[in-house]
Amino acid sequence: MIQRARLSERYFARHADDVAVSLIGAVLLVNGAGGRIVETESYDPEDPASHSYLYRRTARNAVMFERPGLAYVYRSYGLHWCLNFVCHGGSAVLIRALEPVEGLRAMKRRRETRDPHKLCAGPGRLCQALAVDGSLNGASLLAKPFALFRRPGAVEIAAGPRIGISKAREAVRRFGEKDSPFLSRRFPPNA
DNA sequence: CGATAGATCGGCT
DNA sequence: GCCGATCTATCGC
Repeated sequence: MIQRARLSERYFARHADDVAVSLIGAVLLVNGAGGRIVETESYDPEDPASHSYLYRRTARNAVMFERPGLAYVYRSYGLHWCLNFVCHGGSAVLIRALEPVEGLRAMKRRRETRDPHKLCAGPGRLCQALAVDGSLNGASLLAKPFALFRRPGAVEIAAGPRIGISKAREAVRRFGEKDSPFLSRRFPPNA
């Protein structure tokens, strides 16, 4: 890794849309395995698709209301894990895909895949590759086992509707590195 | 290719 | 009970 500027709590204490955009190209490692974030989605309490909709607190989403810079990890469809970065006031950014850079061997072993394009392309796959599970829910992103580094230079950002949701489908809150082969899905041409 | 079923947990109508 | 911020295998064209 060339750029080693760590992210701070203040980095996360912004509007989730801004955090989601600036995270594209940032480096995420968990116990030394990970790579460049290439796809994110933002959620907040005004958003019908969000677990924090209308500031409704439950045992599952409690971490979203604690403080910026925490990991919110939840179980999806009963079997996958999904990793979010908690932002300001009940908002969060879902980490959907990354470009594998470090710890390839460990990630391939955990995913039982050799294709680097399928290692971390999707929130569930990403968590499996990085060994993220419920035990990391509420953990600080600024300390071990996490390591987060600011994106070194400019990246070309694409935006579009989020994936796999039934509410607020129109909202443009999915962001990614345009044309990256490591996305979970390509962005629709157009906008 | 695209469509679909199934796995399986927590939160809510 | 039912549905979801998912993924994989397995159909059918």
